[in-house]
Amino acid sequence: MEDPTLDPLFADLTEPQAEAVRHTEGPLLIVAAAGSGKTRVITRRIAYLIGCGIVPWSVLALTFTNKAAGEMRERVLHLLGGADSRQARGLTVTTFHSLCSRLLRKYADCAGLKPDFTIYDTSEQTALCKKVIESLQLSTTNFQPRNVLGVISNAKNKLQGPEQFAATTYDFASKTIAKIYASYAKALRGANAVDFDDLLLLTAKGLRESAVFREECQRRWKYLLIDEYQDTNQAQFEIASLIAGEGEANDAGVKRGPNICVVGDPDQSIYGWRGADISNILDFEEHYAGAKVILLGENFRSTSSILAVADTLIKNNKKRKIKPLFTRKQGGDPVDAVLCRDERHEAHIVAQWLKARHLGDARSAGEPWREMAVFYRTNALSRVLEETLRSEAIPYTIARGTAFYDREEIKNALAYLKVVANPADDVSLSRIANVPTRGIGDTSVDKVEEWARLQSETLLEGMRNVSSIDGVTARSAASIQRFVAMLDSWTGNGTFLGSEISGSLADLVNRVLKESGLEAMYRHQAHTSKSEADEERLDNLAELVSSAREFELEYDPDSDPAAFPGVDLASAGVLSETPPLLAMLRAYLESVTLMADADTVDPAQGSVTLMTLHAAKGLEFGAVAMIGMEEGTLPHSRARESESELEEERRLCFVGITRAMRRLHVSAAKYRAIRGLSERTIPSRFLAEMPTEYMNIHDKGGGLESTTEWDEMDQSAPEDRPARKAASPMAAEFPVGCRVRHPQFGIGEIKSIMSGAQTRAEVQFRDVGRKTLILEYARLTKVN
DNA sequence: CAACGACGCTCGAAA
DNA sequence: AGCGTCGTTG
Repeated sequence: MEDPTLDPLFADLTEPQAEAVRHTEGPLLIVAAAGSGKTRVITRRIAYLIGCGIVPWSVLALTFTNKAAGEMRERVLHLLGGADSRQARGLTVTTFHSLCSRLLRKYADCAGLKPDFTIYDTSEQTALCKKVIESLQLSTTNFQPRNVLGVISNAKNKLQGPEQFAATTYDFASKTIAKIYASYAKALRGANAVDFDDLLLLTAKGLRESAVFREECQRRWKYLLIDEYQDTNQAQFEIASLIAGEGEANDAGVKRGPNICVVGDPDQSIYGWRGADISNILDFEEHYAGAKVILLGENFRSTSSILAVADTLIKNNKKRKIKPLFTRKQGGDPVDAVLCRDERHEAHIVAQWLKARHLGDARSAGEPWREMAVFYRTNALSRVLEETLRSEAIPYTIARGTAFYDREEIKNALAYLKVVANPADDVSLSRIANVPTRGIGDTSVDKVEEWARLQSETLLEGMRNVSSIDGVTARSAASIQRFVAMLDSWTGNGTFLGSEISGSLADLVNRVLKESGLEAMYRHQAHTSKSEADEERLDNLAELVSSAREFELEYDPDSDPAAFPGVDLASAGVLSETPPLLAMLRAYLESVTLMADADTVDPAQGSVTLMTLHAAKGLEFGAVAMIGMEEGTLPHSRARESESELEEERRLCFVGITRAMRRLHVSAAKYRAIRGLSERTIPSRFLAEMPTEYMNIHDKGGGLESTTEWDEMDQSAPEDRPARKAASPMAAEFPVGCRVRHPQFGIGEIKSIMSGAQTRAEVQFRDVGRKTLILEYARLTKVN
């Protein structure tokens, strides 16, 4: 029955793996333990589907990151016979967010949107939310945009619109948030913008409410595959179910349910905080009656020592579906566990360990730098590590792809482009109105904004009508009119950018940078301030132009999953009117906004990778070091109250451990500086939960007699801890007016005792231009 | 309207 | 320690 030409797809697969590949019809749940060859199974399965004669464009595979999608696509193409991609034409492998964005552009009117909407990132969301709170005459201290957005995001992830959310509120505060939510949603529509959560929410809503939207998707995609299913939220569940539909009866008239294949591991569910609903995977069999379930329990990645540590740890989770995790590999080096003095010491020890692994030893060959990684719970932990690695000349890269696009100069440039792409984008417009300064002050912008709000018009329309707005000086009005004229020169007269510019995106970016005066502004700054950072800004702008050029080279308008084969774009209305350059600009801005941190991890580079535990999911490295294994850091202090959050922290730790193939190093610091203050820590309970027989434990923290068990360490109750006692003793030693010496800043005088803080004082120094600094007592000595 | 400096708040992970 | 905001000054 099986086509012999497909045999290679089954080469070196275990029986459960092969079974998963072979199961093409009807719902399928693959519970894939860490390192169980999940990606291999998924890619072979897609190739097998196509090999069986299923049209590629009826296959939809969804992942969480662009990187995962890219790799999956690549591997499928490879299996189908190399670079010749014709066989896979129309195959959709993408992220949830990208898919939703494209679908919403195509079916914009089904979702109450215009197809040229902008996607707001976190900072734009915050800016808009703040404006909304202010316009409702509420205090942004009582209702902090950050917190309010968190509540709104949770609601959206649960598919609650403003009305549904309002129905769940009883107390005053949440009722007020419901009002903010309603206004915020309205403001987003007014700016022709959506936020990240809207991409999912509005797609789910559109699919549910519009039969056209839903049926076209169902008609196209007959085979659905979802990776990391344990991390899907309710909105994503809804989208998947609606696209999957009911399934069709086969030739024999037997109904099997839809061809939806989900892959995941409940033990690696680490996104509960952003609405991931683990019951999606746990209840899959209930949602899809007759679903086939395949367990992949054999680990092909790690040594048995590493696996034993991971397995013993995760067994401490009470709410857990027990599943086997085993390997045929035996032995392996023990896991190194080190207690360090403080974060600098820890960084040093990790650096030495990385160097030793790089060189290799009698038992094992050296690891190339790119095969090594350091994981941490919070981004703040990376700084000391970076400094140390730099001074030790260890090449490293931080997996924080968004960092580039977070820079002020880049955000300004992108804001200009966003306004070009979507003139209704008020948040971006108000950001750049006076950057560089062109005589449009906050007061004038406020006036125009107020007018626009009252008229339900966009800010740009307000600016056009500035002459009729009271309270704007003639001078400001003239500046605003010049500004509007500049914007019009880029977009205006129906011909997008006229005919002066070729269809090049990079040229467009360049032109906007020059004519807006942004480039000149940063060049001027670089000249006058001559600080390193300012010179870098110009380079970054140049880098932005290159990124646009790069995008342009790879851009393929046909790869849009919403550009359905056979669907005539001209008949789809608005899309046909869009000049190609504008379409490309929008696609570029979209890709920039939907870029994930993990997307920029480039293993081809010869450097150690630094990243958060969350970003590490789905990756593997020869040698892994995990730092900051302390109570309050991992598990994080904010997770302490709830048992379920604690279990999620444990899963996070499990994810980190199971990334390691050959060597693992875990460390804790006895003192760690948090917000600049050094604090005594307690080793993480997760260390105590690891089996010591697979570990090499070193106490390099000093002070304590060497102990071999983690749980014997730091038995001292918090009250007994040395240092940082009450303020009085130190404050008494260094009264106000007392003269002190600091090793770095020289002689100074105590100006004030920091209230609340017990370890710091404000000191004014003579030798440093009478600068006032806040310093720790510990580094001060008294002088007479 | 812009530049500068002091103050105060914050740090949890992300598309 | 780092950033944004507020208040003061030019």
